[in-house]
Amino acid sequence: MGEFVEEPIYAQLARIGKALSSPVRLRLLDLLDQGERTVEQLADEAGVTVKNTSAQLQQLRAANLVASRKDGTRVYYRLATPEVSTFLGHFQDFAEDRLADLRSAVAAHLGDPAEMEPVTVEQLRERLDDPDLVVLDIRSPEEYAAGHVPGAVSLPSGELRDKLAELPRDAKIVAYCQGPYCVASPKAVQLLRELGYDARPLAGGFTRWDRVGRRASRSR
Amino acid sequence: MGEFVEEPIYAQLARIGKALSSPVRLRLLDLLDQGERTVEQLADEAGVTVKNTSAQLQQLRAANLVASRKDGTRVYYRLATPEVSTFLGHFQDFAEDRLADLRSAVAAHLGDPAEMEPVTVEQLRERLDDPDLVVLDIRSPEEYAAGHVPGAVSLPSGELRDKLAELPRDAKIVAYCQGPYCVASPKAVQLLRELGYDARPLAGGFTRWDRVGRRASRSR
DNA sequence: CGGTTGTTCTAAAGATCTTTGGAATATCGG
DNA sequence: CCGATATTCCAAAGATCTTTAGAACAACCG
Repeated sequence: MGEFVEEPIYAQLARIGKALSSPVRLRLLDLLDQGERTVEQLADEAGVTVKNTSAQLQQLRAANLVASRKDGTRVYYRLATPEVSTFLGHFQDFAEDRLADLRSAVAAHLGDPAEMEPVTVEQLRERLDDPDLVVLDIRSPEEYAAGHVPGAVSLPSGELRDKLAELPRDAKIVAYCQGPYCVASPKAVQLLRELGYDARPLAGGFTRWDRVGRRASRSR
Repeated sequence: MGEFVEEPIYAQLARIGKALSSPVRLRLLDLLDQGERTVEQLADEAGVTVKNTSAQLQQLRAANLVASRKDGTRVYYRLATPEVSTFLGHFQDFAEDRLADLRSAVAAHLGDPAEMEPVTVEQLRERLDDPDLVVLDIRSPEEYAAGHVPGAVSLPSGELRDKLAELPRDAKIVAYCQGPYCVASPKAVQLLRELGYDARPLAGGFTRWDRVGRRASRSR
């Protein structure tokens, strides 16, 4: 440990950057942000092999982002300090911000996204038990299975047209996909509106829902 | 542009992480954080070829971190938005925080770093024109050439013992190296103290000096 | 217009990172 | 102590990224 303490500064920064440069590691960090897990649990939830998970965790440990404790035959990993969690929030917010620029280019094809009157996470929460409200999850069944807004109906974008008939005419629809820059839900909203439905997208997508939810449950 | 808007979320985050995973790109971002530059200037200051600089800039542009404008035959690059600058600050602070953990392990070999009574950047500034003060730059000549504390004497760690004779016995010495987790300056301070000098390290090293200085000049 | 300069594009070589298979380690339960 | 389980270590194959060389572009200058 510590052999690289004398490295040039940018190499040291790059070490942290590298840790954040792999989708698998980011997934693992996100899971660990939700709480301590064993290697096997992480592998399972992230959808990669145990060996690979272990290898990636070694890298995260080398960057000092995670820590572990051993209990019997299992090893439990967690984020090294609360600062890591805070930074991950900054990082994700920043990534969203950067990608939002790209999204605005996409939005030009769809018209102004503000015209869709997106519903905020807070607004959705308050209306969650309104019986006329239908929440559509426009993501893959896998993503849905991994976590979704309570009461949401899974409806992968490819199946939207087929399953339209099942929607009550007078339903108030809120559709979401993964992130704020995902275009599946705005597209769905556009289609639904053309067909006369009262449909709106969820601002920030599932990512924001999830983040807001986690913050709330942590501060309790 | 925008073909990857439907990519899985972690791949999108990884795109930003990748941009931060190369020492060259981090150097370029840091230079751009100081102001607009042409490709050639950047190549020069970062110490890499123009072609490579251009290639790396394309990647930074793909991650939406930098923007450019063309003026005659030159292309001027800059950070895409102020948010990028803010985030780079977070990123560097976070990296320091993480690497400080490693440093504390190193510090165990050197004794408690707090015992060395590090001088803060602010304190050093105020004392900069004290004639009894000697500021030692314990980095490579190249790093010194790229920028140093005004009035500092370049003294690479290998030459410390040889050049000791040149130091006035009653000098008040402040030594610094690159970052807060660099151990060259604490080592030098330890040696100097053993020899009876009044020596202290600079808290945060040159990195912090530089960052504080840039913030100040920007807010003016 | 033709030469020059600054930059980018394309392709390929070199370097690094990711992932996997097989063996090793450590702990628990019998 | 032996077998089973969870994880890590090691080494190699596969994938990706970085860097360079050479050609192409584009804007200026004479």
